[in-house]
Amino acid sequence: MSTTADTQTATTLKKSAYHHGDLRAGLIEATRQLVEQNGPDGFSVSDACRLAGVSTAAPYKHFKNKGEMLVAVCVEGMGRLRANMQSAVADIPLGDPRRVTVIGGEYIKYALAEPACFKLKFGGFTDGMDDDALKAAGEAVFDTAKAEVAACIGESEITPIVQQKAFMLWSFVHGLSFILEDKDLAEMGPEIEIEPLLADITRRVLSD
Amino acid sequence: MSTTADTQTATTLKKSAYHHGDLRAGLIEATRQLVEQNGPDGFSVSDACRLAGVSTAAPYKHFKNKGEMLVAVCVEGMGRLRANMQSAVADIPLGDPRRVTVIGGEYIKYALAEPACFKLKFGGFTDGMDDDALKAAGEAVFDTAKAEVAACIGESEITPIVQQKAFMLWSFVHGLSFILEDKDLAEMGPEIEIEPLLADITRRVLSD
DNA sequence: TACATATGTTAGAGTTTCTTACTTTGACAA
DNA sequence: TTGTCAAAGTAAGAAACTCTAACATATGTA
Repeated sequence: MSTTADTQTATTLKKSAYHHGDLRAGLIEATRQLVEQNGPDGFSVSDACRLAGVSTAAPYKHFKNKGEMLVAVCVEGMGRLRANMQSAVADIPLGDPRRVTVIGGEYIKYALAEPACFKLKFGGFTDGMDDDALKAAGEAVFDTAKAEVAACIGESEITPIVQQKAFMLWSFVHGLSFILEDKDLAEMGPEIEIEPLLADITRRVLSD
Repeated sequence: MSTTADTQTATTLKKSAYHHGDLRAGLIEATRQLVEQNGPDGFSVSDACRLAGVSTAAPYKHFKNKGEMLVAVCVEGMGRLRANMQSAVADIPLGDPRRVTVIGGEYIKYALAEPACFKLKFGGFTDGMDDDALKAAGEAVFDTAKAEVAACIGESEITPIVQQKAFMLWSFVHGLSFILEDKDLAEMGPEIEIEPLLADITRRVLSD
């Protein structure tokens, strides 16, 4: 390595300790961790700043307020959920009802893996926030489900019947996710196994 | 009215302006209103005190902390929900699947009538709170549902099949409640009517 | 009447969100 | 090289919030 290169590298890596590099992303990750740790309501901007190593005023250069930080976490989460769904069905032929079951399973799996993010999006925290990116991310997930239902019942477009069946299945896995997430609630359905339950409800809803 | 009665009444009604009378109940109601107004996360003890007309320290004679105030609101809400269910099925013969449909309808109706209370109980706010009264109130609601399912499929006790079917129906109405409550989510199921949807899913789940 | 108890209040410590005014850094043009 | 500018940080502080401690007042009972 030449001396010049060394100098350049050192300069680049130093990051000057003043400018963070990508504080926005850093804060989103810090927020996600804290929310996942302390629950959706036990999050403070101050904590996120401590974790990211910046002053408590720094976030306000990147987000309008605390709520926008939480919304950003949700948007990222919905993106991950959709990606999970798509890779999970990749090996199953189109029109196979197992695709629907697997998609539902991914929904639940996500809810259990990132419970705080899930509650953040669907638990009423982001209700009045009206963020377009978040809305779009959510719709993309549901569109995926509708397409699978259509393929299963042999429809080439999203007819009212497809809408209705997809909506039923969504309601079911959505509710199931919330219930399984809450220890006290999950205890009320003791000897129940998720996979067979999912396959069962899928069959019932997709049938005529 | 006699003078004596007048004096007594006046004394009783005066409430001495120092002692509230029933501050615990007053604070629960104030909390409910505020939570319903500003969303589950937009509630402050201070606001409740202003609304009830007492100092910000007064609640701590009745509740351990903010969380306990919210839990108390949930417990009252679950009680109302159960009462609604019971009076709604009173005129339908036992074993009629319409009883199950109606119970589900009441669940959803409650969720839409007191959305913030509903989210408070089920949205993760009371997760780590572990309150026995709250847990019991929730179980009482589910027990009601299980009994109806058992009657419909001709079982005299809560068998695993009954458990499974009741759990399915609960998951469904639970998820549907959350979805309908959220304007952005409800838009995703546009031309869907709740009553027929409920009857449809009930039939599918109760069938063999 | 007098005391114990329940239920209030005031004052204040310690956090929290968010604003304002200032500083540092990096990039680019002259 | 140097001057300018926008972007991204800091420090300090206002306003609000939760909760505690110490004190005050009312109520019920012996």
